[in-house]
Amino acid sequence: MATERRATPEECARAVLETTPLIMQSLRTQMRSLRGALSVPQFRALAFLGRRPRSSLSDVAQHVGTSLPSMSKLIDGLVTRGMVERVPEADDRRRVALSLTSDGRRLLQMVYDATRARLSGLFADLSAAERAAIVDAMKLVSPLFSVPTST
Amino acid sequence: MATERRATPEECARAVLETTPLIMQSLRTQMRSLRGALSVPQFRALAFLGRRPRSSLSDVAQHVGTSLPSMSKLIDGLVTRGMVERVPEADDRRRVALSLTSDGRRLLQMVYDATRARLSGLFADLSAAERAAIVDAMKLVSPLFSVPTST
DNA sequence: TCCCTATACTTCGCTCGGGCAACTATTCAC
DNA sequence: GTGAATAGTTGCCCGAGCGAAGTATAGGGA
Repeated sequence: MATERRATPEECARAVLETTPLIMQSLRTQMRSLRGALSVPQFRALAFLGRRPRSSLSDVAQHVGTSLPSMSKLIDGLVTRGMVERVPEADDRRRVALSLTSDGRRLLQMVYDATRARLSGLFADLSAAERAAIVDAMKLVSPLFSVPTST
Repeated sequence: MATERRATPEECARAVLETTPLIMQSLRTQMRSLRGALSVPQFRALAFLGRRPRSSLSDVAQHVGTSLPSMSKLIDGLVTRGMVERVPEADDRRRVALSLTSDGRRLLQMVYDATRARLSGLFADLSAAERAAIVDAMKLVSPLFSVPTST
């Protein structure tokens, strides 16, 4: 595979530009189809809160890559569904600490498992080496698109 | 890079599940920020019509991966903006042939160039071999998520 | 102390994306 | 020619997303 092939930035951009939306569409419909459906941004917000409980709204918004108002409303929905808790912080009462409820943790796990299972099914047709190539590529790409994630 | 590393379907799924939304977010904001902004689905519809003029609504919807009503409304917007033409077909008057207008072609080209340029900038930091690895990975992944594209 | 700015979020108004259900128009099959 | 299938559109609803404006709290001078 890597017999010193080369690719220009443009080729690379073209490949990513064509493929990424394809994958996203699949992820979106997959997550929608589950009972207890989640949108992709909702899933990402839950996943972030799973990793970093007591995050501020700003942190979540920055990580997911949306504006503050958008994230505020997204969290509204999750709070209404009982998946997320808003807890005002004592030392700085402007801030709100967001955390998953136990229902939220369960839902996240369920959607994560189901989605991963379905994707795994697709990747099962590839060889282990091909899958490794994909994992490696993702590891190359990720940092290019990650938000600084200060803190 | 490919010294016979291996990866399970689950690892692969996990990598794709984490990375893809990250890229999409970037693509979306990029396309939104241009004058003559496009959403990603709008862009994909235009790109498809650029490759296959006189397509039916169903074909576009299937390719982009949305329902018929969604695509109908998306096309509405593009028609209103003068980027796409609806031409009823003579032999089967239920069908509508969709094509780009010259404005549509220009807009598509502009957005495509701008987006590719921006992505290229990101990928410029990688080595040519790394970029080739990404291109290869995309070629592996694409067919797994592509819609049959009958016809 | 009082005021003034900055920060953290929320609310408002709006547009687009997306799906389901129901409808119209046309074609096809018998 | 009537009934079923096909191609699209419309209505209704919800969620995503932004900018602008509003609220509440914190911090920094004079």
